[in-house]
Amino acid sequence: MARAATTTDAFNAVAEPRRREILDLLATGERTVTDLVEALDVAQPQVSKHLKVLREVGLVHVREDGRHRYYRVEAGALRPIHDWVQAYAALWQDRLDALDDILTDLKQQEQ
Amino acid sequence: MARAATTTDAFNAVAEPRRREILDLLATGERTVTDLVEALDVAQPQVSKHLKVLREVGLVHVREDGRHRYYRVEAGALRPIHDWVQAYAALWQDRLDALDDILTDLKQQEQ
DNA sequence: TTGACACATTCCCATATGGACATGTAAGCT
DNA sequence: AGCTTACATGTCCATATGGGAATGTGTCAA
Repeated sequence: MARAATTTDAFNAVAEPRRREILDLLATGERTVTDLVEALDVAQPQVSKHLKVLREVGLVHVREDGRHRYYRVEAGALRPIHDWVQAYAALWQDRLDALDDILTDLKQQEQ
Repeated sequence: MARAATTTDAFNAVAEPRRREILDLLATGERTVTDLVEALDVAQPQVSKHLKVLREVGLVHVREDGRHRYYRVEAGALRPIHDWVQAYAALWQDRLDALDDILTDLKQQEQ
């Protein structure tokens, strides 16, 4: 088997930097494809393809108006990633706490 | 160009489900390769390859002891993902707040 | 109707993938 | 020394990728 399709889930879709850039741009509000093309300095077909991937995993929604398509973020689709990574936050938090303890000990030794 | 290498960054490395499983197993503590092979029911070479990817992006560390290699998670390498996705949590949080408002309104209408 | 515009889709291609399988390497045991 | 265990690495292959370029489709304007 080859690598899982980018449209498999949010994890795979978001692995591509340009798609994260697109989401970041959409985070502030609706944008048309042309808006994104100008902001990203990427060819239009590429942007449309990335948007298709994001659509298929539910990370963006489209509103059609004439010949314009207004894309917006569907942030909820990022929850699986958020939830998964959240569990690990405790681990590096623990390490910071441990570091605090070490620093506290050092201060006491200085005195 | 093709898809970015899985070893490019944590985003790409973690897009693979089995690698997330491996990290989940390591989250509770050190494990040898054989431990992981048994727990995952995956062939040993595949596990070693996944571990190599995780090593190259700094998601795991190895401690060598004789012919055993003890792998452990390096949770801090997940911070870029955590930080990026964290910004979007506010968005779906807003939507939940909006939902709360709607539910509150509905309750008032019932009364 | 014709043309310009806003997007989507298709084709081509170099490249990396993950699984299956075989092989290499170092450590421990007898 | 020989055998086994614990891993790593290499080979083969079907498959999906992202970029470039060309083309298709629907909408608005003159």
